[in-house]
Amino acid sequence: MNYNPENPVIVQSDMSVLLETMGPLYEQARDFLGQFAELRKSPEYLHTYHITSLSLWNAAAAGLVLNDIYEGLRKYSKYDIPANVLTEIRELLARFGRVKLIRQPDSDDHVLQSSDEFAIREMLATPQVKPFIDRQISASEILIKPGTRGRIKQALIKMGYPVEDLAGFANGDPLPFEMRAKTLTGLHFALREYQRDAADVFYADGSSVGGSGVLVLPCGAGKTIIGMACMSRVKQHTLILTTNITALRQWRSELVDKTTLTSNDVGEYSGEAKHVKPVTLTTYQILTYKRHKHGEFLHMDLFQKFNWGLIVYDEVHLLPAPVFRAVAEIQARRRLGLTATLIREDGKEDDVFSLIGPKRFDKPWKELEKQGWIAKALCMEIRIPMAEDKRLEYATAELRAKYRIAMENPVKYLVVDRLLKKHVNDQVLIIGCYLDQLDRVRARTGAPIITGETPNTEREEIYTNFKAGKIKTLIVSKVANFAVDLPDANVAIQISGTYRSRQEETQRLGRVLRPKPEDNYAYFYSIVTKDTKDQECAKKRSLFLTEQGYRYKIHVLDMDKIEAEMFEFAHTEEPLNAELAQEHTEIS
DNA sequence: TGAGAGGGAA
DNA sequence: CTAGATCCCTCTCA
Repeated sequence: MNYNPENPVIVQSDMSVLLETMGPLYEQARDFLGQFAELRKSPEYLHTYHITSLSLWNAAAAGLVLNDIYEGLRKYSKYDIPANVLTEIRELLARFGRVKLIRQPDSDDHVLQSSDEFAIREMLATPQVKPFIDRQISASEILIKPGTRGRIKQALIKMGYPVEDLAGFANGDPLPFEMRAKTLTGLHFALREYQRDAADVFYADGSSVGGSGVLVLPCGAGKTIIGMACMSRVKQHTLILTTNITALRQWRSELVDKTTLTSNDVGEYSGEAKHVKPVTLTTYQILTYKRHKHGEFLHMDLFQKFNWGLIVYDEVHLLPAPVFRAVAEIQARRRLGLTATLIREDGKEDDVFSLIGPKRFDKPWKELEKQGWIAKALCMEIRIPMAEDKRLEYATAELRAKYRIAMENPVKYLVVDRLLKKHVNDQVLIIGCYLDQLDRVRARTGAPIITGETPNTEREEIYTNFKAGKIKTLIVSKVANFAVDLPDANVAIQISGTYRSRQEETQRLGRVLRPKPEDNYAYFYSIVTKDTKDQECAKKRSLFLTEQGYRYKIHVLDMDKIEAEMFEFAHTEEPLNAELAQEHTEIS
């Protein structure tokens, strides 16, 4: 029995992995585990990861091999690794590529191929797969029925065979164009190294290996740019799906600015305009639009009616479930998914894997931070108490009401006041999810507020003033989760949030990540009511960012001392910044 | 023709 | 889990 007390990792036989956060090897081990395991819990001292089949398959698709995992686990483990875990990892990992889908030369026949006789027999015998099978054509080959390429992959991943799809792609109508070296607005333009790498991996020189899959990049890494780079390799008619119209318009102006495509080549297909051009931008929502609840999708034929050579899924983790059905029908089209996270709140990650493709490329947030492409974010969770009367209200409230009482704790306003004093020279966003609460903040601070109701003209005016520094503080509701044109700030203060949305926290942090001209620091504060549902939610929301290496400094304020502490908090020279900066040097 | 309000959906 | 934001369509009014 080996025992290395210095090592931070404990591998358990149920495929969970514990990681101690306080030792010197924490960061290395975290980055290692992040490649093939999923962070589930992150209390201060001991994080819990799970090694799942999907996390292993995505890792395999992105190039991680068994030996890397074995060696890493041995290197960081405190104890011997349970034998069953090693076996399980080996077998799961080997399942990626065990079954391949290929196209017979000179025909349109699609064939599942495996040298594993057991896999072939299992596929033939499984009821969920049978309907898509034409017949077995040899000991190692199964002919599938025409048009079932997508659906059979969906069925097979559910039985543990993540098919490696090598059947290649149909070409769409050609569209010759290039990225510009000088943008339309006259700026020098070149892809960053990682952006080029990502596009290279996706395109893979036009082989059947490339042309489908997901690129995972942090907020602010230039996913649109990478998308354009991929398009400029494929050079065919392209359909781009976005989550909202602002994103759509942003894609459009970026395309016209940074490629040789003109506004004539790029069309908008939305509620407002139905223009189909060689490059067409559309929204997920119009595709899922039905006139009646049980009616037909009215615009889903956009996929099939035109000869697209590439379909780009922006924010692919938000792709609506009904769209998967259409995507399953068009597996011969090249497809690119772009996202900051593979996590879906609905758990349909395996459909993304089967129908868009596995992860081909990712870039850890901390790596971009080191290279200076995104700001160094100093995160702090400020835990505050509730006043006596609120505590009583909370204690006796129904579960549902508890969330709101805790999140709307009025003590938060005091903390906001003090943080604003501290950051009086900074551009600050105050972000929350309850309109009442945000309106209170507005009344106290006089800062302008943007909610879903704010008309576009008013938004633009506020954005302009905020960018120019005429407005220093801006209050935003959940629009912060969607509005891609929201200006950057260097401080974000989160005062409430959705139950456990890891995406939301990620978006919100993204708001302050654009590189800063001077010291390149950004500040992210999360104010939570301690020992309540609020604190629980905050923890869950922060999971993804913790996985990416952001460590929240915890600052606890006690009720009996709160006024004194608050005073000190506000008046000491640089207590918060110094403390955060120190923490930061410790972890980077 | 376009803006704006309102309803429904997910 | 709501609450909130968004988008789509249709209808009305100039």
